[in-house]
Amino acid sequence: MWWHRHNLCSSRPVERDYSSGGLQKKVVAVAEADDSAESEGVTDSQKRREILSRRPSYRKILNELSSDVPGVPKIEEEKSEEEGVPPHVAAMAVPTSIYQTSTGQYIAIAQGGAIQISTPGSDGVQGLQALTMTNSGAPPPGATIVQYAAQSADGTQQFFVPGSQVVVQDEETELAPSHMAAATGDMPTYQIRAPATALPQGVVMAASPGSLHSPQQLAEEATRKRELRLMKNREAAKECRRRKKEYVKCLESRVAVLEVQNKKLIEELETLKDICSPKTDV
DNA sequence: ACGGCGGGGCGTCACCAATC
DNA sequence: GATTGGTGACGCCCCGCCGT
Repeated sequence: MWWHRHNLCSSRPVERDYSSGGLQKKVVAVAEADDSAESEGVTDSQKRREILSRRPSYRKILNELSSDVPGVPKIEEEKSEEEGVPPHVAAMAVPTSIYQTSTGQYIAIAQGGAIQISTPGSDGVQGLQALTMTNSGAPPPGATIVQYAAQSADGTQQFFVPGSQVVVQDEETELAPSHMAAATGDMPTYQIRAPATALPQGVVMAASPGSLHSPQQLAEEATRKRELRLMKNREAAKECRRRKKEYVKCLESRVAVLEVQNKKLIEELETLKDICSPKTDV
């Protein structure tokens, strides 16, 4: 549950130890800043920049390895779907908005007001529920996008949708309302409620691009952009780690193969030596 | 049972290269 | 020039293992 972790990890500014040797990039930056005072540092910084020059991504390296070694699966170059959106969500309808809950589930708001809730990792339609908002109307002008949800005081998780309504994830013991798809097993259930008097903390209502006037709206837009960037970077980091693990596994398997090959070649060499230089009796 | 330690995973920041 | 995606590095938390 990343809400919990999120609050714990990022509630305060990150303290950086710039004297640490681990921050090579920052050391370079400092060195470059000092270059104006020290002419000798120019070449040093250039050298260090060359050393620290960007390496190819894991995807490229792994694909190169895969082309050499048959049987090693390649990583697909392009995702066919919108980033971060499970394929089975996009395939079900043409949603106008897709949101992700704090539990990693996806909520897609379709044109007609239908809401689809899906669980990533579940196989296809099984994890997807479709429901229709009974009193969904046109979104209020100037507030068409909702960024993410927050945890309310009663422990439920809320998700704001166009039309000034709230999708609330029930607690496990709570029963699903009649207008929603039946929850099966331990599948979480959701309710559509009228929002509380005020938006809970952490919820950002974004305005339409043309309607940004006041500094408050600009600040809200900046906050929304920041949250979006963090969310994307979160997913990118996950994907990057997954690729890194796959890359390491690929290298390990390649090492194993090469070790076997090396052993065979050594044995072959010994055999050829015996053949070509028979022992002479003295 | 308890505390220390190491590994793994996560979110975030900073930076860079590619793309728009 | 701005935006976007990939990735190294950092700090944090969680969990299992081990010694006491």
